[in-house]
Amino acid sequence: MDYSKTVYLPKTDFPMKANLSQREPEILKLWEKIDIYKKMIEKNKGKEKYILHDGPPYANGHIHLGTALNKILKDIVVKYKSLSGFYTPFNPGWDCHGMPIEHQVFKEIKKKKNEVDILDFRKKAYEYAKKFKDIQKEEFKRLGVFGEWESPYLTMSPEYEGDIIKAFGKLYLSGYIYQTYKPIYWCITCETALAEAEIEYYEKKSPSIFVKFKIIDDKGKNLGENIYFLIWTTTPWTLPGNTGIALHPDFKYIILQNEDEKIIIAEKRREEIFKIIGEKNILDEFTGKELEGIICKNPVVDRSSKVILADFVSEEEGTGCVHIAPGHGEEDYYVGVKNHLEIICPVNEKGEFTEQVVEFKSMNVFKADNLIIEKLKKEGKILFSGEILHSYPHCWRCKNPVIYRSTKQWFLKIDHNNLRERMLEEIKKVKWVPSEGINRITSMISLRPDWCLSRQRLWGVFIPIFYCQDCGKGILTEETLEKICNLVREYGSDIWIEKNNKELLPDGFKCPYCFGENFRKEMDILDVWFDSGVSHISVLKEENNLSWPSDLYLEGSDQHRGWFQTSLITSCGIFDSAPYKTVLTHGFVVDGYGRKMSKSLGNVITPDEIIRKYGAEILRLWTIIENYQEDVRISDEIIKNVVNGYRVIRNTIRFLLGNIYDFKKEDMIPYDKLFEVDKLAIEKFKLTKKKVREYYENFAFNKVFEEIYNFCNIFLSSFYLDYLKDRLYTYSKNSIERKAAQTTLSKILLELIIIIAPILSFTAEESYQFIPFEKKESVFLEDFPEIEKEDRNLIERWERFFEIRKIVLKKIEEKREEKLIGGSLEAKVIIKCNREKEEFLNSFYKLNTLLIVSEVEILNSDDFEVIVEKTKNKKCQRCWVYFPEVGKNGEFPQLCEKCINVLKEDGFI
RNA sequence: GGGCGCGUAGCUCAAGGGCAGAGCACCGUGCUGAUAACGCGGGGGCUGAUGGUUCGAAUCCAUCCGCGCCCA
Repeated sequence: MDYSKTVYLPKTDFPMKANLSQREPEILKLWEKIDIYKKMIEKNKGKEKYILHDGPPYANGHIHLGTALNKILKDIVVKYKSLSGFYTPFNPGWDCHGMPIEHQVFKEIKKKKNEVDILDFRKKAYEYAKKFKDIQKEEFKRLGVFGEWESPYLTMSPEYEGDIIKAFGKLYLSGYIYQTYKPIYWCITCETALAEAEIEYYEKKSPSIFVKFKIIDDKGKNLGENIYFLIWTTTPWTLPGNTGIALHPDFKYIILQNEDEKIIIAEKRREEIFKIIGEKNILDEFTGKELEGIICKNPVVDRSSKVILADFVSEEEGTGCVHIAPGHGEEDYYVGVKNHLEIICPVNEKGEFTEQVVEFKSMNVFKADNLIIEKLKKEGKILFSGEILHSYPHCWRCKNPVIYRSTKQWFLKIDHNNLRERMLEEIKKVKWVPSEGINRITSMISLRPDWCLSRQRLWGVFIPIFYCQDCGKGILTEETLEKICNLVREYGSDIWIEKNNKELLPDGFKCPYCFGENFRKEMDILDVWFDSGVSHISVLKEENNLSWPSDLYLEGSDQHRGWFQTSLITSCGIFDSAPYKTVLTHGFVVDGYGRKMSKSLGNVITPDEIIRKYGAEILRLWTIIENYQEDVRISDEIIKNVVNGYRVIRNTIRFLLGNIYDFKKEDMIPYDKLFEVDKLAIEKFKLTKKKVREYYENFAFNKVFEEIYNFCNIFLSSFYLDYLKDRLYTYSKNSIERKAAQTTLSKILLELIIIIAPILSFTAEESYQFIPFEKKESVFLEDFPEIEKEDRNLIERWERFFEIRKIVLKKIEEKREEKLIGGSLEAKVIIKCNREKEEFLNSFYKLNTLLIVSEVEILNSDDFEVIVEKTKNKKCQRCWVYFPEVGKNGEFPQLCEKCINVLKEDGFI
């Protein structure tokens, strides 16, 4: 008789091979069919809410590993919270306006900003954003991410645009918004402002001149007559805009005697200057701080130039005295504002000097360079002039050198109404994960300048301000705001272009300052960061079943500067408190060597590649196996590791499923009647569940997996399941041995599937569907297992057993190496030990089966020793255990007594 | 150049002044009733580098190197 037909081997259709790339789409179909997201949410309707507010990815291009990582982490949180009983609606969104899309559309239509019809262009931009929103939506769904995919929020939807305008209006009316000059990159060929992304750096030949600024008021320092600060510049045309000279407060400055005049430079620059003018006598020295406030004369135009202090002044080049033209440079601008210098920009949009520079009026600034140098030379105000080859910003479109030019811009004042201090207070109330995040955001908020809100672009929401043609003032009132908001909510922000002033303004509107009736619309749009910065206002509303503030923002750590900050500004400005209770950040995806992914390095891996080759589940697991709070590496080797981890879990589940194929809820054995080792499994699993829950709560998802993995691998696979095979396979079908084992396995299986579901969503669902007993429609309608107190005493008692087991295993391995035995069932274990230990060992039921050996003999001895021999018993052909009685039964000489009884009981014989 | 962070075995991560540890991979081996599975055993480290504090440093301090994010 073939006894293998009489043992109860595992039986399940749940395949060992995952074949995820094919199987996942089927599971997605199932989820779609049963509308699982909606059911998962509905299950907890009315219970406490947990709102994760989705930071909108930019609707441009396909998702990359970073976006995938971000959404997967969010999905894990949402699913965990939902399984834990919270009402967790997740409303994803997209950031739709802004430069990159505008850039792409210009590329596609091969036109420049001033060559297009605005409305027509905006339509194209809309379509572009919509297209990629739809693409990304499908890509996110493919990752197994649950959410309200059919009604996401879009920053370009009319309702959202209306909210943007309303938020801007509220801030304006509260006094946060003002207008002033600010330098920006400007292309004089294309006559347009350029964003950082539109700048390309090339080598350019520029003049290099050392210019003397005569002191006209030394503020009582008695420096003497005919004394000059020497500055160095490569842009002579910015000299008419000069209003200051910056010195480093701590550097040493010296006064040199140069023929009949005196020159001030930094001491460290002495050698370099001597190379030009020869060695000179040093008359005196000062620190930069001591020279602050001195007034010089601008060498080109009739204006004064004030000596100020700045930390950015370098001793590495130039003279240590830095020419400051606040209208022509960003650094110059900030230091100029700080020191109350006049911000002058005597250059028009064509790059020509205005009438502010009479002498060079209407002349191109680059052409004026030489004339300015000539003039300075003629007047003896230049010490040296030459040329220099350096990296200089150029326009991405026309490839010409760009200039810095100041234009009027709208700003949000960070210090209005103590906004900065209020934000810093709010930051302290927020939980930052990891905790270092608080330092980062704090220092950024402490130092950040006012927010420049205006952009001279086409694809965005227009700043809802009118200018009075009579008095020139900017106008925004409660009434104008309300009318525009309503119009935009209904028709979208195109309305600003489509309708004339009369239609956009309330009936009979007059300028509140001068009662004028002629107006001009502001044509600048809002910074795209303002769009997303008000998402908490537009999205977290009762009508969307959401609530404000959110429980969690979860984004890459770069958002400390971006969205976390812009959201905080609008939120504190309007509601006086933060829009989030917790902020979780993750690192960036880098390659196996820790380098960022870039086309030029050729190390880019896409989510699609991983999904096609391994499945989205592997991507999900990769996300959390790595410590996402730091940079997250990905490489073939790492993915191989992830796949390995996945297989272990999948196989454990398969084994569990296979061994409960004939188990029904009514077969359940009460806890008290279980074998002690079964209780151990349950108690150990309680501990695992407790830790897993704690790890989920702390967003330590890699530890969640590690804990589950170790439970499956180190406890279940290595010990419990291996041991249980005998009970499951060889005992009578309905014996207490089998049913107790199945009771334990069923409980562990179901809960195991639930606790991995937030991470391994596909596999959890797939295996859940194979559970043979009564269950719900989907694993996501289950509840996260309750935490129960584990039986410490039981677990500790068994720890001692495992210590002895380890020694036994080692001894068995030694005998195996000696080729004395093969399988452990061939072994007889003799344990020599004292009375106490003997008693302890004897307290374990069927000790030999727990060690998976055929015989255990315990002998009394003062010394502890484990001896392994080959058993002299004969092997039962059914259960493979070696028993002394095998061969003694005339009818069944190949079997042990137990197996003969089982065969009878179960009707095989 | 500045701010924040990271660097421990081939890989993923522990240990946070007191013997550098786990899982995977690798090697060896057993089983053939989890079989592209499972069990058992083993080797593997100048803790990025240098210097300092200390009886003692992966751990604290300084400098440097490499990498990432943000800014200039």
